[in-house]
Amino acid sequence: MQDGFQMNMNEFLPLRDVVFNTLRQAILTGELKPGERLMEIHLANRLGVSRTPIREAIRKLELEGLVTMIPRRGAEVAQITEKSMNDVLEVRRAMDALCVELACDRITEEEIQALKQACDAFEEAVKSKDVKRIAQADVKLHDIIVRATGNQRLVQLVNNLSEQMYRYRFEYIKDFSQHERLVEEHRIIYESIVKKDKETASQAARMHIDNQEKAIIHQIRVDRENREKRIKNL
Amino acid sequence: MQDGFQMNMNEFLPLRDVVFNTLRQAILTGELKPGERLMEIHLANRLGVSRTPIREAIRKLELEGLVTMIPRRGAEVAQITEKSMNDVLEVRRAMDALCVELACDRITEEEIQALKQACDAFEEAVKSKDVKRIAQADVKLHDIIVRATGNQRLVQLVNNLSEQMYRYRFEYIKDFSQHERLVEEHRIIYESIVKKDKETASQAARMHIDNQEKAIIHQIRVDRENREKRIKNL
DNA sequence: TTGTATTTAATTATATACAATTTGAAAGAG
DNA sequence: CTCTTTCAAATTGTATATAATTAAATACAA
Repeated sequence: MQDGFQMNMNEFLPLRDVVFNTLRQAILTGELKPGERLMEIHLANRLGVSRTPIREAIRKLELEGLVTMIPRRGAEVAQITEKSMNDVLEVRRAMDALCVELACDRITEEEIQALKQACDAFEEAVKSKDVKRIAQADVKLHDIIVRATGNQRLVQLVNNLSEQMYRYRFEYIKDFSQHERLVEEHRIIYESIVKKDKETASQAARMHIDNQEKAIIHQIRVDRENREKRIKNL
Repeated sequence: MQDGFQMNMNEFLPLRDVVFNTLRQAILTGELKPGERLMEIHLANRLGVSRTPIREAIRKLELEGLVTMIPRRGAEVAQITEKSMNDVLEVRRAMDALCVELACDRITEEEIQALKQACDAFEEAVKSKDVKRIAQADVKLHDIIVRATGNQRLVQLVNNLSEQMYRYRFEYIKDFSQHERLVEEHRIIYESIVKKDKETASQAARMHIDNQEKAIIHQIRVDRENREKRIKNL
């Protein structure tokens, strides 16, 4: 944690937004762990700004669901429980189904091309067995579909839900046995969008989430057991 | 606007939350109109607090989608365009369908009783022709269904989406010709949830939004035309 | 030893002060 | 008369100072 997250000062943004992005990233990558306290002075010193932009960033993280506020005690990184992740996934399943259905109606020729490229790129990434690259290719592919809906609000909501999953996604993608399945699912989704076959597309999208759900919930249980063991050994 | 919104200081809450609730309410009731600037000093003077809690409240309203930030210019009440409302309704339709489906699976006996009461209360409210009372009864009824899903995240998201519609909902409920239809739709939803008939329930929920959509979009067009006329006359 | 006050330190909540930027109006040039 | 430039006022962005609250440590009594 010594030389952990730092601010990307290059950006031409208000400090609160830079801080917001920095903290968000640190939470998603697990650099700031669930339950860890976010103390204003420490963060301010560490990032080299005053407390004001820190506080404003925390207010936004709060509504984003990444931190929990305890009155007069400050913010801490939100815990992920099996229940809360189930809630997220349940909503995400419905939204992803909606996304591909809308995409069937509205996707443009250019977006179809981009989607094809993204599918190919994902397949390449899987072959390379580079986990980080796979994750990035996956995000890109989904992003194209979500944006093809032309629905700004939906884009924002799906991004927020994905965020909650990213904290566990790495574990999921590390499971190489699932990679072929992922490639296959992506191909089905791509093809049914091209054919405007909403029914198949939305079924595939739901299945895609179902599979991730199993892996993520499994990982949450493993994490909890490890935590409990650690406490017992003290 | 002279003696408009005021703070409810009785609450035992941080000032930022009191300010947040106050501003939110003022936006939803239309007291603060779309496009109106939210200037920190003015609000601070008006509500009798310093700029800090005002700023923090605005950060939350921003993520909630009720205000738009313009860099170095501050916040203004978010405009509602036909497009943005369509986006909201598209998502809301899918979420409401999800809500009733989950409710079919998970609703408890007590919640079914409460739902029945809420349906009856709504019918009574319609008979009274008291618009405010009708709106409240409607909110209560939907709230029971949404909470019956047992999904916290879904509750939060649906509430946020409803919020966007409240700004236009009054116009909708003022249209007395639609009241019988509303009562009928509520009854269908109630009965299909009791029967655990997901298909019918989700169809009815979608239909319910479709009908509101027509009225709300119509109202948005009327508002825009009025605005354009007013500008022309200057 | 344990439980309870009391004090102290740490931290958040709020207010204020200062800096940077933008906007609009007035002044001046073409 | 119109366009540009400059300047002042208003407003946001950031930093710091003060107040209020909480958590922890210590002292003291049962």
